[in-house]
Amino acid sequence: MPKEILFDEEVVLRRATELFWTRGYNATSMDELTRITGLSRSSIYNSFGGKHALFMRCLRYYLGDQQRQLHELAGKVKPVVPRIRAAFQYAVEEILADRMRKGCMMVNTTTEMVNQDKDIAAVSAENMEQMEGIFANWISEGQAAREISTAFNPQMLARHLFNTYSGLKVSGKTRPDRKTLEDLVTVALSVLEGPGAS
Amino acid sequence: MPKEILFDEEVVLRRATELFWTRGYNATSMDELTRITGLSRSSIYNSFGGKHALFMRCLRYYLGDQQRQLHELAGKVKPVVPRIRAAFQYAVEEILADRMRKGCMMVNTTTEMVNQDKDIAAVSAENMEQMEGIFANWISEGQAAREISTAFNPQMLARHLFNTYSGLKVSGKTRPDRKTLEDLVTVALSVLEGPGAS
DNA sequence: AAAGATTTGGAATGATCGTTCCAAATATCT
DNA sequence: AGATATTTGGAACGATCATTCCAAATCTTT
Repeated sequence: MPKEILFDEEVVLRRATELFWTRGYNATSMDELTRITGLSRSSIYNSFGGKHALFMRCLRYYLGDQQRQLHELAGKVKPVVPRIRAAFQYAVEEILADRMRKGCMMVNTTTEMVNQDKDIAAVSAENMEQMEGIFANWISEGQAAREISTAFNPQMLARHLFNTYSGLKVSGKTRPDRKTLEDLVTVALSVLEGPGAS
Repeated sequence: MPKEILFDEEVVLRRATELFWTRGYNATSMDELTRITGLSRSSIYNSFGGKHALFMRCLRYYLGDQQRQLHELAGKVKPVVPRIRAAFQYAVEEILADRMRKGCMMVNTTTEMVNQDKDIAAVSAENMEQMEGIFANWISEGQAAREISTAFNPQMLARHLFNTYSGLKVSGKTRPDRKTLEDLVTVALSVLEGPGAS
């Protein structure tokens, strides 16, 4: 048996993330994890430390991906309102394409574990701050450019956007229907228009 | 040993609901259930059928409570916008008072189980329809009374409200902070004002 | 080529899971 | 009063849980 690591960590992480994302933390067993990653129990414990540690790696892997997509979008769509619309539209498309109805791994993890696991609570809080921060920056930008209403300050609007985003992942899990989700996004984003926007 | 049932079903249901609500479905064991309800395993299986069946009873018990509160509010506060505000304010207070950070049992259950359990998926969908229906009725009423903007139809606004409500329960679990939650509610409900409202 | 370090497969471990089973107890019916 | 039906406490069940352990395999170092 080898002394060098034989598997591709990126691939293992991607597959484990998919499983945790689908089933949640508690309903995912080490047995399924070994089956889906192709790794033996020893390798998982040796390389990642255990179920909880592996989960944390997966969660961070997922969040990294998500934030990367958001920043990518910011580079591609410069006007802020269309950019925000695009972000939410992308979320809708993702929900509609998700055959397993996984929803959002961060939302799932938050509702399942936040009151029972300190590490997860910390990541959840950290993610909320980061998302709020990103949205707030976008909104500042948009308000300066007179794209977005100044009726509310960036932080308040950012919180609303984050909340809408979280809700969307829940609503989308219950009823993954284009009309429903686009309706709700349309109304939620209408607060961006109004006094101060041109 | 008795032939008649000795326990108070209402009490048992309330305690079991509290536990499922706190821990979620998978992380709740029959052992904890017996401890918290005071019932033996036999009694639970005999009276409720098993873990899954008991959970479904608890979930319906929870939803019944929630809907009752909403209808109670509708009877107490007649103007629609203040009524909606009161509903969301009540949700905020509930979050802030929740020392166990349980969040919303329906949201928790949806994110944990909807893609793995048909019965739960059905209840989740049913609840979404009912909540949407209640909000839509309120909004129709409010639009007819020129309290609420007619820029969007009742269904669209109702979907937005339900989504905000779901999101609130997630945000509140991550960061149970009054300012954050009230900020987001303020912005979300601002869509009710505008053209058509006086 | 021998020794040491590290990864791997798979068996083994003890704990806990949801569920079943059975005898004891009490109510109801004959 | 005796037979029947139902609930109850608690032991017992097999399955599964996360984790540990060990020997085999292969690499690096001597």
